[in-house]
Amino acid sequence: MDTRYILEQTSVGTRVGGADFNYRPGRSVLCDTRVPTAEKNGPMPVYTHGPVFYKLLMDGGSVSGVKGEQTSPKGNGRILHEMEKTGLGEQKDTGSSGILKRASPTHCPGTNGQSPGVFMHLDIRNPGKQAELANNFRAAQEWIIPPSEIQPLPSSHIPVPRNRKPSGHADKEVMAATVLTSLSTSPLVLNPSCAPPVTEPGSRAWKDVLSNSYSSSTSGNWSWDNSDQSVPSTPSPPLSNDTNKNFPLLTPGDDVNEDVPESTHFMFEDPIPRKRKNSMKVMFKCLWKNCEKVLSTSSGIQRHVRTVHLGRNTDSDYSDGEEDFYYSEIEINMDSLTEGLSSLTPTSPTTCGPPPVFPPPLTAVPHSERINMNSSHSPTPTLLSQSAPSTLCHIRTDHAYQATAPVRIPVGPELAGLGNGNGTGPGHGTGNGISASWQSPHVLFKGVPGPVIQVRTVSIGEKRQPAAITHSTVIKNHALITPAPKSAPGTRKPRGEAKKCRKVYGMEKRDMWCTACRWKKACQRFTD
DNA sequence: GATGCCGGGTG
DNA sequence: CACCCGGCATC
Repeated sequence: MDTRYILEQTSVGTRVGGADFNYRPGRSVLCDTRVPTAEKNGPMPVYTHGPVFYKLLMDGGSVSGVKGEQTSPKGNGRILHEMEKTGLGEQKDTGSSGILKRASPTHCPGTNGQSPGVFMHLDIRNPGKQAELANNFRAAQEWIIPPSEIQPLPSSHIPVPRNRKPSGHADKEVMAATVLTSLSTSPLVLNPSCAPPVTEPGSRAWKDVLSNSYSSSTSGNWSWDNSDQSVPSTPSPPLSNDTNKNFPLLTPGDDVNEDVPESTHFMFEDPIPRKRKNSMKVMFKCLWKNCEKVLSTSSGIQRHVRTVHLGRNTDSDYSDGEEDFYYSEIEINMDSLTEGLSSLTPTSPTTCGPPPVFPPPLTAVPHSERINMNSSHSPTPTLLSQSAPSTLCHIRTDHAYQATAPVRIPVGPELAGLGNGNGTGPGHGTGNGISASWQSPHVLFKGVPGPVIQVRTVSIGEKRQPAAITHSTVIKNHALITPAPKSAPGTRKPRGEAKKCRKVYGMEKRDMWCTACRWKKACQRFTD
């Protein structure tokens, strides 16, 4: 598999993008090199790390050297800016650096039925990465294009035709589009109360939105699932995965066999569905029973499920989507993992909204110390949720086998009595600990603000639960945490001495019974 | 077996 | 929440 192959196979117009921080010919740049098959067979690979690699492909499969404003004479196709003129692409956002960015994948020609191409437009604004980028880009150029064809670049990145001069107007357009997009999808706006306390909520929210939008593209390693194309109207800034650099347990690149079992012990959730800081890492957790495999890529987890649990052919890329049922998308706060693994709590006590339903652990946990289960409440679909027919509240409640591992929360002895209920029982409580276990089918998000325990199970094309069950779920969790001894011997209320309505009135005069007696409840008339 | 009532389902 | 009932413990 090499670029030539792609060039020959790809009949698309210009393509810019594809992130690969560890470019290995024949291996990575998965986006580009595997586009034809990836589109047919399955989700796009997830890019997690590394520098960004740019490549221009021309219609007809010829290579367009990156030559500034000129298209390659060999290329019989058009490059992106020309596509814009024709209205094919909506990738209008070209920053001052001339870098194409944030184009909606849903508008890629591949989804328009014109070609199997997939576009990923990256905006690399990070100056630190630019140099790296430039190097990688040049390297890529040398690899693809004969050096003789390489001309000095007006930009160290992707050269952009001069007729697309980076006007401030364009920037504003980009800005506006970004803001609008974020506003229309961002839970920060929809759920302002969940936003972190700021001195200037409004402006801060906007900044957040913007920084999110840009940082996500700045990371240069976002990805989106192939199935995402099923939702053409949700161009959402992808989650930034650049934090995986900080994640000691993970390694970038192909992580099919990447296993982070330990991390699953700290997977708790966050009501904030959207990554607000770059410490969040999207992970994919296998929900197969007794399998806590956590991978950083959807393709990896899908392959894991497909091969390990479903017994599918390892080599086959074919996927009927069944594996989507067996993993969930989670967000992990890298800070929490690195700061202190010893202290853990299902939810952060400092999250906005009411406190968690269960008593907070005695060990204080930093605000950031949590693992954010991506909120299904979020209208901003994460990578996989974009594939959902609706972007809202996709929660799986079936498939009990998807239960995540129970989590035991150690508490102090002073809390031990909580499990005894109201004293209706002999107090078979939970001893010195509160055992809290929740399962993904039960764990739902809570309504608007408030701590949320969420597991958004990633599923494609699956029926999902609307977002109504939240509260009861929390209550359910509470019940799980403080289980009342279920009708243990002696817990039943002893029969009263007084005659009840039944005895008094008899079956014939049942209408004279108290309602409780009628409903076979404890008699209310002749109480003991 | 009769009685009391808990737990759960239904509308 | 009212209504209803299965099922269990107790008498």
